[in-house]
Amino acid sequence: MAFQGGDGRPAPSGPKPGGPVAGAYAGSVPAGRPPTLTEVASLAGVSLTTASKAVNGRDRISEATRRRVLRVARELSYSPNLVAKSLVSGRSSIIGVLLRDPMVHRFAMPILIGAQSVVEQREFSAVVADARGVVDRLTDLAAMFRQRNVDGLLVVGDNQGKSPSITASARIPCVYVYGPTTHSRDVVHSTDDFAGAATVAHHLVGLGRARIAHVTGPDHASAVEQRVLGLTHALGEHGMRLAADIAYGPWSQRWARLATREILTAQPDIDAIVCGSDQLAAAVLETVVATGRKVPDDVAVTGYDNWALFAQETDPALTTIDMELEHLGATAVNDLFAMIDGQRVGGGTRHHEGTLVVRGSTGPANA
Amino acid sequence: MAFQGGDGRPAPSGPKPGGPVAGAYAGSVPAGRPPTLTEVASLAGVSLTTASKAVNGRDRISEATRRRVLRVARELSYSPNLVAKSLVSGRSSIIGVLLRDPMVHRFAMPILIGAQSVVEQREFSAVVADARGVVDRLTDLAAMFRQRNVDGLLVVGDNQGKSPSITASARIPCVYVYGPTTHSRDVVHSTDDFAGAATVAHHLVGLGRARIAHVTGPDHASAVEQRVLGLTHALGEHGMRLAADIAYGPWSQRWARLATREILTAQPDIDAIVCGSDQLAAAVLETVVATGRKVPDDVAVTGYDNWALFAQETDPALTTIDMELEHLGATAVNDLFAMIDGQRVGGGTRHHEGTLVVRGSTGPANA
DNA sequence: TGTCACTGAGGTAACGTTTCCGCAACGTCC
DNA sequence: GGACGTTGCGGAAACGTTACCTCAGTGACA
Repeated sequence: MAFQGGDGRPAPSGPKPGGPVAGAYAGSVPAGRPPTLTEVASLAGVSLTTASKAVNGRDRISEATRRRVLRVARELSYSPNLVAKSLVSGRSSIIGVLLRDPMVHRFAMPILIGAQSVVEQREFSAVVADARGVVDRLTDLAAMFRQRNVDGLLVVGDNQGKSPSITASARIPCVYVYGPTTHSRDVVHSTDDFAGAATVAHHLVGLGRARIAHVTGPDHASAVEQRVLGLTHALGEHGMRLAADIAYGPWSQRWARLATREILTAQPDIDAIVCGSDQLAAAVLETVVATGRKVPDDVAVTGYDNWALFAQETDPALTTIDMELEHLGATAVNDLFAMIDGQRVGGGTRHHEGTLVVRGSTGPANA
Repeated sequence: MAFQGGDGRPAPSGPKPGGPVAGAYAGSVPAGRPPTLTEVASLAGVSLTTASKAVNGRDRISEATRRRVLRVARELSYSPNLVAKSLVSGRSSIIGVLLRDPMVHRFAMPILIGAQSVVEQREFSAVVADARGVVDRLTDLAAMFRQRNVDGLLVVGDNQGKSPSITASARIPCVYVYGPTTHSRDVVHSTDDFAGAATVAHHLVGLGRARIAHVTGPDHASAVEQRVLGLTHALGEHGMRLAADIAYGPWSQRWARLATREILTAQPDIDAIVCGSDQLAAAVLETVVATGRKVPDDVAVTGYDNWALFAQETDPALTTIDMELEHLGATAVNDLFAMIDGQRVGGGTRHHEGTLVVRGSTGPANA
């Protein structure tokens, strides 16, 4: 009958309620177009309304009826048309993910993965777009997301500069992750770089290191700044200070090698080098070894990020801070969902402490 | 009037066509809910149908009317509700992107970025999800995408193993990128690893290198295999062969250092080492230099991937193959759009040759 | 002048879902 | 035994859009 045909529709005058009409649809295997709730209802011998209640777990429906409908739905392998659902509910079950800058691959991906796992749990989907570092595009993309009726926006920063706040222009919940924004009342989830660097400092001091140098990234990056503050503050607590001027530079191993040689030449008795990233640390460690020193006996080296590509490939492997970016992404999205659910979420920045991962590049100081 | 209220709706008995009724809606600044096409139509004094034609560039409408409607639309800053649009058209203007494995961050991201740029150009959006390496999840996610009514699927592989083909189960256009699938008639876009490795070989032979070794990844990875074949084939064309057994191993610098030392010990006169990736090459180069040899004078070193993080950080920088992954992603999505547009796209694998990037790690052989 | 093709425009159904409301049946309480 | 609340269910509207069809007006051509 027509029902089976490619785009045929069941006749508008459906069978009257009163009993299953399975016979009429017998053998309606999943053909072409996916089944609709209307078909499920008609096959189960109930009204569309009742079928809707059944699959959505609403009340005002008897348990027997619900089971019957669900059984039919399963037989037809019915799955709701989320598009239609979203049209009527005003909710799309989609969140938008805005990457400020794709250049930060390495950090965006774990955040995305963490976010994704929560999104999936909630049976949402994520549409992602990146602004390619162009600030104006952020607003354009926000408009695009509005057209798509997304329920919330996750803006992924780069932990270096401030992301422009789009909370006001987007009329939907916005959560920012991995980096500050231009608006202090935004909901922001960030890594606690201050605490992380402090942890490293305490670790080294606890191992008896006394002459510590610091090699890190560009001094205008907020992550760099926070780590420097955390490091010096923690040393201060022990009545210590850095043994050499801080070496600021690009995130470049090539540069880090030069910087390390300079430091070791000027201050040959350095016994620990704290690095602003694992990438730098890998180059630093390599250079320290190349100058004939032993790691960690003569000089301890620490990284930051726990980026396996570097942290686990040096010899010895790097002691470093794991920022737990997946967890960061997941937590941020949880907040976003709380807002979507209508809960009140306090604005401001929430700092996530990472964990210290101790590996071979640090150890007791050479007595 | 009611129109201004939060969720108030214009009275069903709209003004009769015949003239603009701007006065009635004066001052209807973008309040709360975004404007609908119905409002635009009523404000422009035309029917909903006509307004739809105007904004969609359909014919059967006079130029004057179209302009009038468009002006009103702009004033109201109307933008179409894509959700409703997709419901009736059956097209969602969304494509699904399926990442087989998030562990390949580094390669997935550029592909995503390239794909994204095309997607955006077409005013589509991309919903991304990753299977976390679990094959079964690919099918689950495909089902999820179907619920979302996506118009096509881009499956991003890892260039190592075969991705399971979901073309048959998904009833929508599917394009696979970066790695083969289990079904030979799938539309696949892949890098031409054979040609890339051959290019490297010709380059080295042209520079006078005669005793070439190869350090690469795990031998079961398809990329590794293809590169080995390309390399040996090209050498064969010059009547040459590899000067040492191929060193297969994990994608690990730590391992590459050991492998390099072994090779140089067994065959001290090696004058070039071709590496299966920049990551390996960085470690190889470091080790070659550590054994007192000069790069490139004594030993030339080549990488693969043009991964700036490694290729530009060694000293000298690496000669390598750029796989142009962004372009690969863009091309694949273009194919996908062609299929979505109903064009017939031939199945099978299309190989994309990369380009040789010559840097300091290769040069004329030491005379 | 009658016919025909074409243009511009509007009316209406359709998409698949949820929600609001009404209705009948049934049970409970006074 | 009547008033009333609850339960189970269906009808109909609503969401915003596009596709299809109809209709009036216009100009060309026989």
